[in-house]
Amino acid sequence: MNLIEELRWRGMIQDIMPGTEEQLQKEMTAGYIGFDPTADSLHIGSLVPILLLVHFQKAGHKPIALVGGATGMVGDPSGKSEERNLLSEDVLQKNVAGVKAQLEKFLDFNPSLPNAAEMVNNYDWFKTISFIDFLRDAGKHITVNYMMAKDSVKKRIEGETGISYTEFAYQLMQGYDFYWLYQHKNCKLQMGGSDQWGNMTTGTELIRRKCGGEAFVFTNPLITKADGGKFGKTESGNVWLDAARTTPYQFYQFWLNASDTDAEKWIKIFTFLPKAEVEQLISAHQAEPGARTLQKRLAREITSFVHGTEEYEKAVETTQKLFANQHAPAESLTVDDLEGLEGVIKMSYPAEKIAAGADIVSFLAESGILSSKGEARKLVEGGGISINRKKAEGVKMTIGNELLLHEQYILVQKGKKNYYLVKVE
RNA sequence: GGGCAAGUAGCCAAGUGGCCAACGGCAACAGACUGUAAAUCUGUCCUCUUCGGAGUUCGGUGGUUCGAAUCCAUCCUUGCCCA
Repeated sequence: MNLIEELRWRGMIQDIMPGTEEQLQKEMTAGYIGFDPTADSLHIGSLVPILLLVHFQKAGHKPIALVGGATGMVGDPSGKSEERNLLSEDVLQKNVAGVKAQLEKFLDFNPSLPNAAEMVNNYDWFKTISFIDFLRDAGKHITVNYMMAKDSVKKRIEGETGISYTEFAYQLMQGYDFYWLYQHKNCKLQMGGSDQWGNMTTGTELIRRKCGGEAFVFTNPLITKADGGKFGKTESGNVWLDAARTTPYQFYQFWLNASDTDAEKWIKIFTFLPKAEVEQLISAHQAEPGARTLQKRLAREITSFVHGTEEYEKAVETTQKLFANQHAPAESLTVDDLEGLEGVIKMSYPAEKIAAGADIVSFLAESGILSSKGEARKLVEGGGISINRKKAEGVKMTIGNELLLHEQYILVQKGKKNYYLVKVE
């Protein structure tokens, strides 16, 4: 199976330029994907492009990861209905460094490989180009008419907010990146999300007009959820690849909670499992959906890929303690269990107050689990709070010494899935 | 510079002198059901609260009025048209 066929059955190809497949069959090809340094960590939205590069390298081609140090300073209008705020230069530099460090974990940069991965920062070539040079070098070859026809631009021109000259020029910068890589790295392919199609083709156009070269692009579909919600968001916000922002346990939980329909699509995209195995998993899952075979396998593969098997195992362990035996009394957990629970948010609370008997509303608000007494009251009334795995009876409940586990802990749940361990000291 | 239109809670969006903390939808959070799903139903959803209320909101500022998101003035921002 060639690369394109492989990516096709996985559902990772949206649009593809004619001739791309032939080019990839013909020779080892260098291909790139750009990453936006909008934060100092990548989130799971960037996982698809990362996986594309990994597939690409596995197939014997040379992946180039481009970090947009320069383009990040301008802002991509694609998919945005409004003008973006500019990031300051030092924030951007920090982000570039963070993103770079993460990408290094996933690709093989070993220089002895003929298809070793490479990382570039477009700031390196943009910093020396003068505005005039850029206008003469890049701008002259692309008409405004061409640029205006792009969806990302058209939407903004037709919309209510307009588009600044800065963002309008973005596609030209991205196009220039491709041209630069084509010239200096013999890079003939660009990959990216389907929202990037317009920006990407500006690149091939620039390459064609400036040096008569032929370059190719293909895009992957944007990941969606069956319920129409935004992919990669949870209660606590974005799901990040950085363990300091999203713990491996939370990361694991995110995938484990995928809906059935999503899991079927995602297992193809986010794992490297071969077709036969995926098909077998899907039919096993359909036979007994309650077992959630797919979600478990998906979560296992992707968590190991991003955080390593050790962290994956810890996440599973925590999961089992918290969920496998939901009705097990909290008292059955040992001190080590409690302390070792990975995804649990740890809080502390003064012992005197517990000894004196604190009312549940103040306890929840003052320990920082909830932000105000009003909120605490509402949740308790709505049955959303459990103490030591037992639903809080009501706002009148008092938290006293008799509730302490091992004399110093209280396990609080908000809803089913949010655990807090309060250490009383 | 001139003319026209618009700016309401995280987003979309109704309201055009008192009944407005502001209809409705989305998103979000919690509950029931379940498989730690999905779909569905229920509650919450500006902030705080001793749950009785209290406080701060409708681009900014100033004004008219007993009373303004709603009227007036002015400024800012955005779009469209003209120069």
